[in-house]
Amino acid sequence: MTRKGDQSMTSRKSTRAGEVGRRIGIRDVAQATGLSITTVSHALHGKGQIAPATRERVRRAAEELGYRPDPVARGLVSGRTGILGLAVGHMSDRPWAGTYRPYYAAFSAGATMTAVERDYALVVVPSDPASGLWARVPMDGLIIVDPVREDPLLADCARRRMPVVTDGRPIDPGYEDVPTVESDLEHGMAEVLDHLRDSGARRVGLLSGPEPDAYTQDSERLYREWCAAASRPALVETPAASEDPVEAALRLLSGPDRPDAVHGLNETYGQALVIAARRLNLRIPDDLMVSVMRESDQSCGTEDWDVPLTALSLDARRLGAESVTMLIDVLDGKAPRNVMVPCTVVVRRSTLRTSTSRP
Amino acid sequence: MTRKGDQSMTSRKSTRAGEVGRRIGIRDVAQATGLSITTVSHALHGKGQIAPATRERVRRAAEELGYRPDPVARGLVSGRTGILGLAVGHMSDRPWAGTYRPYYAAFSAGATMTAVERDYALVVVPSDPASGLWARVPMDGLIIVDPVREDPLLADCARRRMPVVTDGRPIDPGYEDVPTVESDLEHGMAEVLDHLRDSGARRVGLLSGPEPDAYTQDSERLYREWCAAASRPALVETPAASEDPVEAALRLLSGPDRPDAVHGLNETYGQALVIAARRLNLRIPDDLMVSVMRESDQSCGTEDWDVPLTALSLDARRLGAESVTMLIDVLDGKAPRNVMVPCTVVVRRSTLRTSTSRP
DNA sequence: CACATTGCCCAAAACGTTTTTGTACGTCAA
DNA sequence: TTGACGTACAAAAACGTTTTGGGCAATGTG
Repeated sequence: MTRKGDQSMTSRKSTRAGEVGRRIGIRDVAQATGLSITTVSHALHGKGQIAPATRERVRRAAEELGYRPDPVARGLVSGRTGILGLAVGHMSDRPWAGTYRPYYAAFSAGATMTAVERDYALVVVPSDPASGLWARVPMDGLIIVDPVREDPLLADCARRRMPVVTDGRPIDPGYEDVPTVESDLEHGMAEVLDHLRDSGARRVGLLSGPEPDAYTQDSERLYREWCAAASRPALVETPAASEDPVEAALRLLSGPDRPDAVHGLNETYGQALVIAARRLNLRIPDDLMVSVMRESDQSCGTEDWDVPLTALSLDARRLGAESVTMLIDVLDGKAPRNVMVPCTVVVRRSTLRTSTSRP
Repeated sequence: MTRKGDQSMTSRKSTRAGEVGRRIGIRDVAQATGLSITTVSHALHGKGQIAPATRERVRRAAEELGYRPDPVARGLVSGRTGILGLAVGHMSDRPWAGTYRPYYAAFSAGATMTAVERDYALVVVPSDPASGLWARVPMDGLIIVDPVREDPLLADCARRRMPVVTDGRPIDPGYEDVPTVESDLEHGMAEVLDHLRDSGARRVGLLSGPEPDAYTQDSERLYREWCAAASRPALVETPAASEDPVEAALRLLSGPDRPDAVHGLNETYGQALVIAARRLNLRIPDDLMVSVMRESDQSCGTEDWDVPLTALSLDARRLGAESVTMLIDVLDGKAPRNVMVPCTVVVRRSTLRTSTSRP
């Protein structure tokens, strides 16, 4: 009774030791070595004062039995799971178009790599609040990609004091303290607009988007500021939420003072501009220069178009990596500063006029 | 003492209720409603017999306090975490080339989508056993992509009775019972080889790979069987592990009885074949037809080559989806049958001779 | 010999739930 | 009046760890 490892739990459990298929736990190691589970735990993790011989004996027994501490139980006591969440939108669309958006693919790839390097695991959950998945999966913190207006996840995280960082600035007030990773649109937009101007564009337009996210807001604001600084008119057109963007492109290009260069806020809009230009018999780039924002340098299919488009290319991979680094910093108690990730302009044929021809 | 909710834990804890920043738990809801945690749990989950009024009172209090049951604690008692693991290789390579392999990207995208639809979360971990990450993150089951010879993960999973499915057949004996998702190479290889023959190829060669995985083994075996059935010679060349595949391609194409069509087991080998052909002044497709296995229909960059290559295209997205479905079936106690996912031949210029010219 | 120190180990608490097993009370039938 | 039964809740066990606070010898110290 006093000698062998008869900790209460151990002896109590021994009655059901005969069960088959049970996962082997720390109790089994304790029982095998005749020690207490306390000693086993300490021996395996290098804590406490354990005789070296005992430590080795425990090690061997654990190895032989194939024991691994249950991450769930360990997580319960430590309060840490080692899991980072990544909430992305557009995952409930059945055609899956969203998932394969190159931006998400590249972002999550970069995030996963960085998480693994820092010994965290990354789990992707839909930001759709209807799927309560994000609340059901244990995680230490959450990365929210492109928070929307009155984002339910953001609000929920704040309530539960769940550490959170966002990719793209939250647009609602009250979240100014949420650490954020952003693309450096300020320089990127200036660079691409300057490029259009330097390539000979007189009237630069913008095909904006209906989404109320920070990216759209900032892009449009920076465009208007650039126009104002250059004393040029701001020519902005925005497709309605469900409208074919080609219609908006046609509106933009049909006026008497039509732009001779347009920047589209995403690749779809770029395609819409190309289609609209063809319908209006505008040659690219001679009659109309087109540039687009590209979600990732990994974008597929772009080369398939008839005209390779000059692009302001976001570094989604690095944005993902920086988000993870930032979230881990938050978990470690550091209060990180916001991070700007540069985006680069890749010049292609759609803004390279063969001669300095003018329409 | 008898009336209000003075369950032992509740009263014991009340001393530390003053702490700030604590996550609010079921105890707080119990305290707020004056009920026991048992009743709260039952009320929130629709179990037991609770008066409708009480149930509603609990619901309201929980909502007001923003209570969500801790997934970790819940997982400890239920034994389920709702997390599926996906082990992929090549994640420790610092240049990250592996991660961006289209196969993994498409596979994990498909797997994530299906997991989410089935209310599971999916976490990607490196299959590198040095990183013990996969053992530290709680998961209900694991998908192992392309198990290698004497795969440590596979062995570990078997020891710990962790439910596991593989993408690609395990090559070691003893794992015949592991449920597996595979590409239907049997039909795919036949289709692409038949296509080469029907396009006029007399001598079809194979640029194989040094990897000892099931895909390479099966492809080579099927190729040899096809050759035998067609009474043609088998022309196989394999680059050494660290050799430039162009060298192997040159060997294959330099002999006196060189093949006039070659199938490469991955896109890199296809590129090597194109380079080798150019060096040897062989025109594609007139002097040499080239086809390749493509990891995914989402492959980037292929269009950039000078010659669009005919491809045997794997449906990585669907492979990922089927793997998840299969793993969930295992978790639900079903013993699923192995699944074959068809792969499709996409004919491009590299096997389309302009005329029926012969070298 | 009395007392502190050290080395080695163990029992129990704690983590936050769910599940099992009670218990008090009221109602109804015999 | 009594036993059976139903209702509405509570106590405690259980999940598998880690952490806390010792306990018990053996050894050293005065």
